[in-house]
Amino acid sequence: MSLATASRVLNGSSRTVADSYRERVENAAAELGYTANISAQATAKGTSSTIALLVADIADPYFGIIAAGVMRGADEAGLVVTISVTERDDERELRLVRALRGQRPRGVIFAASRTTEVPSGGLQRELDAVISAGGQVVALGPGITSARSILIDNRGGARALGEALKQNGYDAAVVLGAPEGTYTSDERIAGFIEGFGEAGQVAVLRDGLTRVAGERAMARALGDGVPRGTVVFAVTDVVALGALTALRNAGRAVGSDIALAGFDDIPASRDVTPALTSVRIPLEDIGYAAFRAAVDDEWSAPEPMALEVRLRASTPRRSGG
Amino acid sequence: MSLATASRVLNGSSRTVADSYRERVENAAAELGYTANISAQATAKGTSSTIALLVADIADPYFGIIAAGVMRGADEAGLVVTISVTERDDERELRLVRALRGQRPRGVIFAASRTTEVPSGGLQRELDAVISAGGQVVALGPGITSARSILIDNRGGARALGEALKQNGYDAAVVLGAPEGTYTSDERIAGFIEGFGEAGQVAVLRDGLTRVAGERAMARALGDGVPRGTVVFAVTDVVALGALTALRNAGRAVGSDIALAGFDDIPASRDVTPALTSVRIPLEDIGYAAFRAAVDDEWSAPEPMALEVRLRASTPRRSGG
DNA sequence: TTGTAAGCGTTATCAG
DNA sequence: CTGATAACGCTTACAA
Repeated sequence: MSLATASRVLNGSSRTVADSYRERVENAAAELGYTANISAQATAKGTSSTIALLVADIADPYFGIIAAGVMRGADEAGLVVTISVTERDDERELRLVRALRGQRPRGVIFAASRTTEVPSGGLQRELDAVISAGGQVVALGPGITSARSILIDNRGGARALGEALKQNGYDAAVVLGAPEGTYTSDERIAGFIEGFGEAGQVAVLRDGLTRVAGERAMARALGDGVPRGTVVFAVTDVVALGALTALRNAGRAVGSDIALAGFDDIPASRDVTPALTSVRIPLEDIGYAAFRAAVDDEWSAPEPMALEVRLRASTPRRSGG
Repeated sequence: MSLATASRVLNGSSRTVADSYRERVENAAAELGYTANISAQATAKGTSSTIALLVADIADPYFGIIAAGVMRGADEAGLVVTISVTERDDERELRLVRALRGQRPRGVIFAASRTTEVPSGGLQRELDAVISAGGQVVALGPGITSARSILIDNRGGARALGEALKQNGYDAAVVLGAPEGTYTSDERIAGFIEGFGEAGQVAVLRDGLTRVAGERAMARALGDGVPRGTVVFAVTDVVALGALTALRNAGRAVGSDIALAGFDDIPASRDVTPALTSVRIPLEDIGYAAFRAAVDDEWSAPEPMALEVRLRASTPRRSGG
């Protein structure tokens, strides 16, 4: 029989094939362990079955959980996901996207924390190229206008956290954030200040969004002197974990002496002692939503994902006020 | 000029091209934002530029860090890595490998904790197919004979841990492991018993290798009664973290009352209080080694990776003995 | 060094 | 419903 008929039964073509043929083809395929070559399919169809995911660091559970959500969607849809690591380096990111374009991906998802600024001219050109090749661009957070954006209410979540802490009796705060211009960090800091009180009791320290940066920043703050009863807000749980280490090294008791709160609510934040106050983000759902945005024909921007403050032992209620 | 010359300059062909042509091609490519279609390249060359990585759970930092190592290698070599999640389900794994074969991957890396048993007939057939399509199969741990194996001295590490704990004055232990047949778990349990003493002071409880399984198993053990001064050895840090939760819920003081040790030394184990005793595995290096095994022409099995016991506050030295 | 043309494994169009 | 056959975008002998 002809190649054409075989092809028709093996890929889910709409055309129907007589059962006798269909059966013969299926048996033969099974016997020979035949699997369609997806590269060839891609060249023939002119459209690949790949979703490209960009993360800052795959070893970071924050991105790992998002990736899990993306991959759940891809699995359901029979698509393949390739992952690349930007290391939070814009130039590297640009190179990666250019290389990724060679895959003619169905979609590219930016999960890496990008900066507030619009993409550089170079990046924008690459994104346009992705789109004109038929791919969807998806971003977590705004900033990329040519992308479908999954929005997270960072500001609202941080505001709620600030309010809750204020109500728990705290009146002075140190914020550990990223350098100005990092969108997520900026939003969280702004929201926190709104909620905690514009009175000006808030000192902001800026460093990276990694564990070691958190440790470093906290140590620096301690060097400058942090009075008892202050609450430290790290814009990320990972940063908070670093701060926790610095506080311990300095012999400060977290909770009773200095309070500590993070953001993201990654699993590790529940394991530390005292358990870390944080703001829960539905990361897995976000990954899944990003996948849908990458593949759905019809799509309308969903409501920003709601966040939830989780008060834990690291920020006990202050008796004195 | 001809397509052929263009092709020769764009892909790193060995053939040389006159500089005037080369320049013209490069300029044109840059101007048009042209990027070679790697699917088409793959069909033409008959060999793809993909490495397929299989992990049990990408949200688990253990696998995340391994993935980071694999991706570092792939990045250096200009290869793409696709990740799939087995969820520790053999049937699912089989389906995944079959689907992955369609990519004609240059290599497939099994990082997912596999069982002791040889692969099922079905899986073995798929692996043979991968190999006869020119792909390398790489496995973390033994069991897959047709694969290049990256070996970890789980047994030796666990033995060293057992010895160290014994010397610290412990003489009764509870082990939290996976069901019999899970290779890594079995090795670690056996090693621990060798080191801690064959006297028979060791009770083994078996459940899954997840956090919730650890919590469940520990709760069960506590229900049966665990005397003061016992050390609990969880075959995985993730399991130990679950156990830690159960111990806290039961009001038992970790360290002074019951000691706790894990394995893998994931970052989270240093953040908990008391810090968790564990056995360090160079996960990132292992990922990188797995990548090399997948792509190098010449390869000889390296020495098993050496592990290192990290004694921390969760297993203090017992004064009484 | 460059061009021509065959071929890679599929899919899709268009007649039978 | 089935079968030729021309694409798909690229590589690579083989000639020129």
